[in-house]
Amino acid sequence: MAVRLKDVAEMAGVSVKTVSNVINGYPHVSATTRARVEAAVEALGYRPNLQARSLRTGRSGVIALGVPRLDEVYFAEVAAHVIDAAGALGLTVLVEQTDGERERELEVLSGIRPGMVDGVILSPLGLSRTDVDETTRGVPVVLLGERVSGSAVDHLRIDNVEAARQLTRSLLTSGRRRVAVVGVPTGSHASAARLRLDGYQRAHGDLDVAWDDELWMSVAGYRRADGAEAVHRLVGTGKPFDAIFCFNDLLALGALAVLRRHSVRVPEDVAVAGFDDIDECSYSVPTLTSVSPDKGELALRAVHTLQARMDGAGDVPDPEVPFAVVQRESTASSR
Amino acid sequence: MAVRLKDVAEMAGVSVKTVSNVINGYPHVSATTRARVEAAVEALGYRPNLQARSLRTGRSGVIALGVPRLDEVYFAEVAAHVIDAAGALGLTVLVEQTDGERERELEVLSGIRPGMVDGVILSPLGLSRTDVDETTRGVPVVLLGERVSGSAVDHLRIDNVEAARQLTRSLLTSGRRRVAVVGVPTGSHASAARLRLDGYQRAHGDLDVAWDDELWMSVAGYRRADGAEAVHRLVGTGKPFDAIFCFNDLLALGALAVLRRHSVRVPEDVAVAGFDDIDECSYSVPTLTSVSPDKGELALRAVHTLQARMDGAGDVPDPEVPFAVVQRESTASSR
DNA sequence: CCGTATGTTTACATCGTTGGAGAAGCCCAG
DNA sequence: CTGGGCTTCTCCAACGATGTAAACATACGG
Repeated sequence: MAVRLKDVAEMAGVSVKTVSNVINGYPHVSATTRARVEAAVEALGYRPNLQARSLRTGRSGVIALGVPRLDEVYFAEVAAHVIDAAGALGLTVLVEQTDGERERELEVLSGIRPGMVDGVILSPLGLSRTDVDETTRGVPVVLLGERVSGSAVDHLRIDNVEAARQLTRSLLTSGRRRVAVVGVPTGSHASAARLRLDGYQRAHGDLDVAWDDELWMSVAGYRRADGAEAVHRLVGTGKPFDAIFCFNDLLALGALAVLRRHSVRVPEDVAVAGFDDIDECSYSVPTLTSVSPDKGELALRAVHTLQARMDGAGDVPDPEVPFAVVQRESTASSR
Repeated sequence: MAVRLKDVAEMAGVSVKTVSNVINGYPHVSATTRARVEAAVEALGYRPNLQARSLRTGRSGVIALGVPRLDEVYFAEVAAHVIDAAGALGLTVLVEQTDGERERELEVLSGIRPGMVDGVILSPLGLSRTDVDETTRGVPVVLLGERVSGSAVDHLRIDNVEAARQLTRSLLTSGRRRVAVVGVPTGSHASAARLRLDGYQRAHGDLDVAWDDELWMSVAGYRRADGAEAVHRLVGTGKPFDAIFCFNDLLALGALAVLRRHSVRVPEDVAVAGFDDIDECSYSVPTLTSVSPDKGELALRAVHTLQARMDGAGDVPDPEVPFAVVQRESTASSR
C-alpha cells in the first residue's frame, strides 16, 4: 500500500539517499538522475512519510492551538485566521478545546503530543502565573490574551484598559451617565475582565463622572445566555441605567434580546456595547458597537512569533496588537 | 532536554523494552520492577515520543477534519462536536480549511500529512463523484453532507429533501402562498441545495400549490452578506412574496437585516426560515425558524464510523442523521 | 597520462519506539 | 536432582526517513 523511498529508489535504479536528495532539492544531482527519480516518484505516487521524517529531523510541521471552545464565535474566528497564517508557512494546526479548565490548558501547554507538535498557541482562561512557568516543557509557547505570567513566555494582547477606556468614554461623552457593566470578574478568572473594568473606571475618572457599582453584573460564563441572565437580573434590581457595557459580544447580544423583551429601546433608552467585534455585530438588530481587535494581525503575529521561537530566535516582538472601537447603531446618541 | 525510554531504563536498571512494557501495560512485569520503572518515569518526567511510536505502530492517534471555513458558525459548531467526540476516544483533531475549493478538498482527502493522520472527516463542497473514488489513498474517510460519490466511501447526512419538504409544508399550511427561496444551486456546486429545492417543490406538490421560480434567488456564497444581497435583489424585482426559505441560517440572518431596513415586518408580512439551526437562531430578532440537524449525533457518528474503518470494520452504519424542524418567531402565523 | 579538484552517488548509522524470539530465573512434579 | 512449564526480562531488528563520510566518476591542468 504505502510507497516508500526504497520503492522509488528501486524503480529508478538509484540509492535511497539519492531519491531523498532529489526530493529535498539537494543541488548536486545530475539532471538525468533527477529526471529518472522524478519519473519514478510520479509513477508510484510517492508521498513522504512525515512521521519518519519528523522523527529524523525533530520537527513535525504541526502546531497546536488551544481555545476554550470553537463554537464560541470569537475563538472560531481567531482559529480560522491562525489556520490560514500557519498554512501560509507550511504548518498544520491541531485544535484542542480546553473549556477554560486549568487541567486541560496545562495539558495543551505541555505540548499535548510531545514530539508531534513543534509549538503551542494557547488562549488561556484558567491558568495562574506560576502554572505557565512550571509547565513549559521546552515546547515554544505563545499565549493569546492577557498576560498570565510575568515571565519569559511570549504573549499577544490588545490594550484592554485603553480599549475599555475609549469605549466607555464615548458612551459618557454621548450623554450616558449610568453605565452598567455585564461580565465583571468573579473569582480568580478573567484577568482581561479586570483590565476592562479598570478602563471603565479610568474613563469615568477622566470625565469626572461617578459610577455606581451596583450596576456591575457578574456572569457565570461568557455566552449569550449568560448575558441574557445578567441583564434580567439588572432590570430586576429596579436601578435606572442608560447604557450597558458588556465585556464580550455574546453577552451583549444576549442583553439585546432581553432588553427587547422588556420593550427597552436600544439605543434610545439604553445604549449597548460589546467587545471582540464578531461578525454578528454588523448584522444584529440594532447593529452592535464593539471593540474590534485586529484578529488577522493577532493570528499572523502569533504564528510568526511562534515560528521565530521554534527557529530559536531570541528577540521578543511587540506584544501589543492594534484595536479599534467600532461605533454602530446600538450606541447612537439618544438625542 | 528530551527524556528517552533509554534514560528511564538506565535509571531503573532494566532494559528499554521492559520500560516500554510497563508503559504499555504489558501484563507480565513483576510488581517490584513495575514500581521501580514507574518511579523512574516519574522522576525524569518521561513522556513518550509519539512520533517514534507511531512510526513503529503505524498509527498516530490524529485525525484530520476538513471544513470550508471555521468562522462559518455551522462548521465551527460541528468542529467543536467532532473534537469532543474524538477526544473521548483518545484522538486528536487536525483542522484544515478548504474554502470549498476542489484542490484543497482533494488534498485533505488524500490525508494531508500521510502517515501523520489515521483518518479524515471532510465536509466537501467542490468535489465531484469521481474525485472521491480516485483520491482515497487508503486513508479511511468519512464525508459529511450530501453524498458525493455513489461509491464505497462512508458519508453522513440528514435527509435534505424531507427536511426542506417539512419546513416548506409548514410555511404553506400556515397560509403562506408565495415562498421565495434564497440559495438555489448555481453551477456545479451545492448538491445539498439542489435537494433542498427538491423538497421545496415536493411540498408544493403535496399541497397542490404552484410555485413561482422568479422568486428563487441564487447567491455567490452562503454568508450573511450574500443573503442580504439576494433579498435586496428580490425586493428590487417588485414581485410580491410572503415567505423566504433560506438554505442556510446565515443567509436568513442577512435576509432579516435587509427586510428590517425595508420596514418589512417579520413574521407579519413575511415569514423567514433558515437551515442548520446555529446558536444564533435562538437569539436573533425575531428568533429564527430552522432545520436543526443533530450535530452532536452527526459528529459522534462521524468519529465512530471513522474509527471503525480505521480498525478495519466492514459494516456500514446508517448514514442518516436525525433532524428536527424548530419553529420560532420568524414564521409565526400571520393571522 | 597522472594527480587533483569537482561533482555525483552510495553505504551506514541514527532518530525513539515496539514486536518477536529466546535467555534467565523460578517453581514444582516426577 | 533433573526437566518442563511459567513468568519475567533482554537482545536484536525494524518502522521510513536523513546526515555524514567516504566511494566513485568525470574533467581539467600540468
